[in-house]
Amino acid sequence: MEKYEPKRIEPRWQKKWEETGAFHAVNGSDKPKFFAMIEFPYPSGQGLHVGHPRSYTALDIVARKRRMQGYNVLYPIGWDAFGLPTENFAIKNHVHPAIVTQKNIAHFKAQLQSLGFSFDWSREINTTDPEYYKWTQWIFLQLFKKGLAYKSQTTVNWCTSCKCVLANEEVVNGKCERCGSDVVQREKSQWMLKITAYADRLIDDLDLVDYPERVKTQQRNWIGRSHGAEVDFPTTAGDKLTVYTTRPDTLYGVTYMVMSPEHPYLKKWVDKIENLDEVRAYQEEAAKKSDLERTADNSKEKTGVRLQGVTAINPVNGKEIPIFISDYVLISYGTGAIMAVPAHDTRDWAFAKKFGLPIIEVVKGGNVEEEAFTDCATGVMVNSGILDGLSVEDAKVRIKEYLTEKGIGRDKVNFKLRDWVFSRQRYWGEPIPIVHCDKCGYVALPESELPLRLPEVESYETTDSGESPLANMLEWRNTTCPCCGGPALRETDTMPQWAGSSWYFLRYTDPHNNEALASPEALSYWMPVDWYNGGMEHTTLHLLYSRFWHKFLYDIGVVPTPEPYAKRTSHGMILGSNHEKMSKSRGNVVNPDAIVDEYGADTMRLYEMFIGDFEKAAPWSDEGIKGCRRFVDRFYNLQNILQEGDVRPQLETLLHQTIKKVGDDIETLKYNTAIAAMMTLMNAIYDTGAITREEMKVFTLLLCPFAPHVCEEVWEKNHLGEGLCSLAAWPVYDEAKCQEAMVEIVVQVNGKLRGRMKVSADITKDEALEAAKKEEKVAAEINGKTIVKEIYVPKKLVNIVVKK
RNA sequence: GCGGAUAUGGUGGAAUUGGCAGACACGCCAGAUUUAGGUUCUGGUGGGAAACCGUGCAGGUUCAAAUCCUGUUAUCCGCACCA
Repeated sequence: MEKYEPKRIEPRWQKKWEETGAFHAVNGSDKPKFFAMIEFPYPSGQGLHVGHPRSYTALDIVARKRRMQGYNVLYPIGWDAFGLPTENFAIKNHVHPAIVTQKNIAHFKAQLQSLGFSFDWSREINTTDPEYYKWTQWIFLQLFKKGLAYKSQTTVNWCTSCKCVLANEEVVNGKCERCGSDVVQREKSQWMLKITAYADRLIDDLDLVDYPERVKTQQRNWIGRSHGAEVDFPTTAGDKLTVYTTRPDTLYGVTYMVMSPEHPYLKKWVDKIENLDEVRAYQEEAAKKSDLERTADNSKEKTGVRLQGVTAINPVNGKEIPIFISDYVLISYGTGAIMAVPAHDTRDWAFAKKFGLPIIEVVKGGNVEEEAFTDCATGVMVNSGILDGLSVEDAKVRIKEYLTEKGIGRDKVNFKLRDWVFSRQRYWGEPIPIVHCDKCGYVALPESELPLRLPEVESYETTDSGESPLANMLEWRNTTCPCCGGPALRETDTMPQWAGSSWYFLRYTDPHNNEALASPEALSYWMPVDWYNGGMEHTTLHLLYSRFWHKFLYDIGVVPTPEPYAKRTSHGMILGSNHEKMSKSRGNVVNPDAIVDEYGADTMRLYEMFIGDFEKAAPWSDEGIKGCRRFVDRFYNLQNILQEGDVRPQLETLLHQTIKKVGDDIETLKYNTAIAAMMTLMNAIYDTGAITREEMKVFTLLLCPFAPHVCEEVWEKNHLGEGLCSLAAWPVYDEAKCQEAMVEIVVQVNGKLRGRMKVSADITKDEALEAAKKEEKVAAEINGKTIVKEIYVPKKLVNIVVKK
C-alpha cells in the first residue's frame, strides 16, 4: 500500500464534491431542513487566520453529520466585504476598493476550498455586490417609511483619524475600536435607526432562543432595562425639574439635586443664575474632556458647581434643596438630572462628603456616616413619612402610587441602549437611498431605482469638513426630487459595515432572487437559522443589530419568524504558542496555508478540533498537530490490515460505545473527546492486529465529518459502500450493545482504595459486598473491626465503613 | 467598582455531574528497526524508598469532593459615574 499523501488525495475530492454539487442545498425538498451558519468573513488582505477554520470546521462537522442523517442541509458562505481596511488600502495604493475586494475574496476562497468545507458555493454572497446591497438599501427604505430611520442633529462620536462618525458600540475606552485613535464629541446631523423601539422585545424574546447564558446576559446588560420612576421637583425658577430614579423609595432622603453640565435648563435659567461665570467655566471644562478623560476621572474625586439663585423643592416634604451641576450626571441617560440621596447611593455619598452636604438615612440597616447603604433586600424605611416601617420593595410600590395620585411623578422604564447612529462619512459602504429637497425635505428613492450604485470617484479620502468622498461628486449628487421633480441632492453618507451583515442569512435562502430579498417560500422553508456559530466579540453588536432588523422585517411581514437564530454558540480564540493573541508584532502568527501544505487539510481540521474545549481559548502547538497527523496516517494504514468480515465480538461493545460517544459529542461541541474516543477505538483495533471490512466501514463513516478527504479515499479504494462517503448513512448504535457484561468495581474501606474486582454487571449489592470482603487487602483492613455502613454503587464501587 | 469565566502532571486537556483523578494526545526516558538523522514500532512516564500525599489557597458538609457550601488569591474577558 502506498503512503498517505494528502496533496494527492485532497484536491481530487474537493474537485469531485464541487463538480457533483454534493453539498448543494435544495429549495423545496421534502426532507427535513437544517440551516447551519458561521459568521461570514471580512476578506482582509492578510488572508485566512487559523481562527477562521476553528469555527468553520466545527459547523462543517455538524453539517456533514446532518447530511449523513438524511437532512437537506444549507451550509452557506459569503463575504462581508465593505469596510475600512479595504478602503484605507485603496486610498494608499490608488486602487479601486472593488478591485481590492475581488482580489482578497479570490485568495480567501482558494484558502477555504483547500480545507474541504462543505459550503454550498452556488449560494455565495457578497455584501458589496449591487445585486446584494440593493436589498440592504431596500430594508433601509422600509425602516425610513415606518419612521424608524430618521435624521437627527446630535453629538456623535467622531474618530479623528478615520474622520468618521462611530456608533456608541464602536467606541472602546474613548478610542476608535478600529484604529485606536482618539474619539471626540461633535455636533452632526446623522441618520439614526430607532433600535430603542425594540428594546423590550430584544430582551424579552431572548426567552425564545437557545443562546449560552453569558451571551443572553451580555445582551440584557447592553440594553440595560431598569424600572423606576420620574419625579417632578418644583424649582424657584417657577418650572419643574424632572429626574429619573430607580429608588423612588428614598425620596425623603434627597438632600440636593444634580444636573448634567449639558442640561438645557441651564440656558433657560441664565437670568436667574447668579454665579453664571462659574457655571460656564465648568461647562466648558466638561465639554473639553473626552469620554476617556471623563471615564478616567470616574475613580477620582467628584467635581461640580452649586447653582446660586435657583433651588428646588422636594415634592414629598416641601424641603428646599440646592441644585448642583456635575459631570457625573450624564445628559444621555434618564432626564439628564438626578435627585441625590447620599445615604443610599455611593456616587451621591462621595459627592456629599466632598461638598459637606447633609446625609439623611431613610433605610435602616447600615452606617451611612461610614458608607452609602445600598442594599435593597434587608432594609426598613425610616424618616420617610408615609413609608416608615415598610420594606424597600413595598415602599417602592407605595411611593409610586402616591406620586401618581398627586400628579408629581410616574412609573418609568429606562434603557441604556441608545438609537443606532447609522451614517458613515466613507466611500466603501452602501449609499443611503435618500435625497434631500428644499421643498419636500428628505425623500425616499423609489424602489425601482435600487440599487443606488456607488459612483466612480477620483479619490476615496474623506473631505476635511468631515463629509463623505461622495460629497465632491456633484454629477452624482445633483439629482431631481422624486416627489416634486425639482432640484435635489443625494445623501452622501454611506451605511456602516453592520448593515450588510444584519440580514445576510436571509439572502442565503434564495441568493439570486431579483424580485425580493428572498422568496416567502424559501424563507418559510429555511428560517430560522438552526445553528449559528461565531466569536464572542460579536455577541453584543452584530447579534443585537441583526435581531433588531429581523424583528422589523417580521413586523412588516417579510420574514416568518420573530428571531433569526434558533441556537447560537461561540468558539474560543486560537492563541499563539506563547499563549498570547496572534499578531504580526508578536511574531506568533500561524499561516493556515503552511499547515495544509505540510500536514494536509484533514490533519489541520482534526487538530483544531482536538486542541481543547471548543468554547475556550487554546494555544497553538506545532508539536501537538503532529499527533493528529499520526492519527490520520494510522487510519490510512488500517488498509494494510484490512480483512473480510463483520464486527468481531471482542470489538462490538467498544464500537457501539464509540458511535454513541462521537455522535453525542458532536451535538454538544465536545469535538476533542469525540476524537479521543476514535483514537481509543483505533488503538484497540491495532491491538487485535486486524480490522474487518464492517469495522472499517463504521470507522470511516464516523471519521468522515472530521477528516472527509482521507475518508472518501479509503471509502472508494476499498469499496466500502455506494457513492460518496460524505453522503452515506451515519452509523447507528445499539444501546444494548453499549453495555459491558463484565465491569471492574472498586473496593474502598473508609473511602480509601483497597482493591478492584472484575464482576458481572448485574451483580446484586449483597453479592458485591460478599465478593469484596474476600479481597485480600480488604479482609485485612476490616478484620476485627465493626462494620458501620456498607455502600454499593452499581457498576462502580463498594465502600465498607468500619470502626475499631 | 460591578458582572461573567477560569485555575487539574513537564504541555494541551479528560473525568457519564458527588463515586478508581490524570482518558486521549504532546513531550520526555528506555528498547527495536535504520548507514546516520528523521519516520515507524514496543514498553515506561503525577510526587514519594514506603506508609502515603496529590486538582490555586484555607476551612466545612459527606461513607465518599476536582465536582457541593463559606472565605480567599491569581489570571482572563465584558461593562464602566446608566441614578
